[in-house]
Order: sequence, then structure tokens, then C-alpha cells
Amino acid sequence: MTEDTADGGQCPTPERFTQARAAQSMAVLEDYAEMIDDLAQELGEARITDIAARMGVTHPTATKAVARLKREGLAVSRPYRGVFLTEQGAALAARVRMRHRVVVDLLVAVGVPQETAEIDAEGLEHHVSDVTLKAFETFLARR
Amino acid sequence: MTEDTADGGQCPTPERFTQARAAQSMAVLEDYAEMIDDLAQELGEARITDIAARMGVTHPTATKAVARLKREGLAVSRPYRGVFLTEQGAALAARVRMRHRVVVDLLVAVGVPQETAEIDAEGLEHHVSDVTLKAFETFLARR
DNA sequence: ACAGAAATGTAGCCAAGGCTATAAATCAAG
DNA sequence: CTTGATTTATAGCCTTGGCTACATTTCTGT
Repeated sequence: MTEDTADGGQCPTPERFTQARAAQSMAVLEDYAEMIDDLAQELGEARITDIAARMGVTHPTATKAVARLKREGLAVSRPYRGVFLTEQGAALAARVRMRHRVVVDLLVAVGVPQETAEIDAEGLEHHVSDVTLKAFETFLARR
Repeated sequence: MTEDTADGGQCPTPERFTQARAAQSMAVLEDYAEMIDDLAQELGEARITDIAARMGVTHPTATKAVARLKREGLAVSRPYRGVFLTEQGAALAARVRMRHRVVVDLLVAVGVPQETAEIDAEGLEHHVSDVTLKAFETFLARR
């Protein structure tokens, strides 16, 4: 028995919300890391302007996000130059991209239209735990 | 062809992020509305202290959230008294609860352990569009 | 009825993630 | 090489959602 509230999971515990909030605080970092990785592959480097345009924000917002990435050791950059991911940042981007792909595939597999799957996955992916991701992969492999 | 970027959906559009951010701004409202509804059913009314405890936050944080609910016309309350959902708030709570249940069921159906499904659903549910929700229901009905 | 406990309100701080406006640096032509 | 366009930085503001600390109100038990 993993339930100690004896309600079959109907009463959300505070921890669930705490966990969801923690996941959310990672979401922006993940999105930017992936985007920087995308741009690096496509254009050789990620410029603030391009990052901002693709994220749908203004450039000061992108600058702030990059500042946070740098603080967290996920990216490096010099003034008026492009942004580059650290090894750690690149690893995060790789994990995020993989997870995104699995989530989209799972959604499509259960009948969600491709375009809707892509849109929803952008929000969903940050809340998919490792256990759930594994389950998705297993499900996809079995059909 | 719904794709105008000709990359098969590999390049996220700014709109996707904008949409994900919009969904996120509704998340707190949804969680609190559902929680207030839970407490109203269980205890007859939702007190700030109980809301805070269940959401895993301090009471001033809960007070602020309730203030926002009131501003949005989803709840009403008088000083030092319980919080009650408006008709609109109750409708939101009902939708949220239904969506939560479907998401959990879908996760379990594809092989996610019940407890993990409950935890992940808390974050996931806010990003499930109507189209995706419909697809989930259809998938669940077919098996 | 009143004192202490519990609940609620309020003020003020912080970080994050938006924004606009303005300044400074870089780049690209002519 | 200089000028104008583009890019980047910076300052400052807003909202949200956390928090602590403190004031006030309500509730409870003797």
C-alpha cells in the first residue's frame, strides 16, 4: 500500500503541488536550452535576437533568461556575442528534445492530431517524470 | 498541409510557447478552484488555513491566490470567513476535476503506475487542450 | 467574561518572467 | 572611415507567486 490517506488518491497531497511548481521552475530553462541548441545547429550560434524571436518574447526577456542559464552553469556568452551551451546545458537540451519527441509520439499514438500534439507537448513535456517517460517508451515499443 | 515551415513540426513556433505560457497562468486558478471545491464538499466550506495546508503553501500565499480568484469572479469571501466558489468557479472546478481524472486514466492506460500518474497529472493537466482531451476519452473508450 | 490559542489579514521582501524605452556597441555600405 | 541600420545591453516597471513578520480578529475553554 502506497496510500496512507486511504482515499485512493482522490485527495491531492501538498507534495504534488510542490513538485508541479518545481517542474515549472525548470520549464523556462529547458525551453531556452533546447532553443539555443536548435539555433546552434542551424546557424552555428544562437543570437539573442533569434532566441527572442523564436521564443515569442522581446529581447530583454531573452537576455534575462540567458542570464539565468549562465547563472545555472548551462550557458556561456560574452557581450554582443552569441550564446553557447555548456556541456551540462547541451546535455539538458538533449534530454529535453528526446522527451519532447516521446511525448509527441505518445500523443499521436493515442489519437491526438500531429499539430495539436506538437502544441500541447510544449507545455506537457516539462511535467513528465522519468517513470512516466519510461512507460511512454514501453507503450510505443509494444504497439 | 498545415505546415508552412516545411520542417515537419521540428521547429517550434513562437505561438506554441505563448500558448504554453497562457496555460500556465491559468494553472494556479484551476488548482485553487478545484481545491476549494474539494474542501467545500468535505467540510462545508473552504478556510484559508485548510486551502494553504493542502496546496503546500503558507496562508498569505493562499490569501493572495484567493484574492485573484475573487478578482476573476471565480470565488467570493468575507473577511475572517470561508471562501466559496461562484457558479463560474464551480464550473471551472468541475472541468478541472474531470480533465484530471481523464489524464490520470490515460496515463494508467498506457502503463504509468497509479501513484506516478496522480503526481504527474497535477502538472500535466493544465496543458491538455480540448482536442487532446477528446482524443484521450476516445482512446479510453475504445480499449 | 476573559485569556490564550488559532485563524486571518496585511505589509513588505524576493525572484521570475513579461514589457517599454533608451543607450551603447557592432556591422554593413557607400 | 564614417554613417546609418541592426543588435545587444540596461534601467525600470508590472504581475505573480513564493516567503516572514506582525497585527488583528475570531474562537474556545475555564
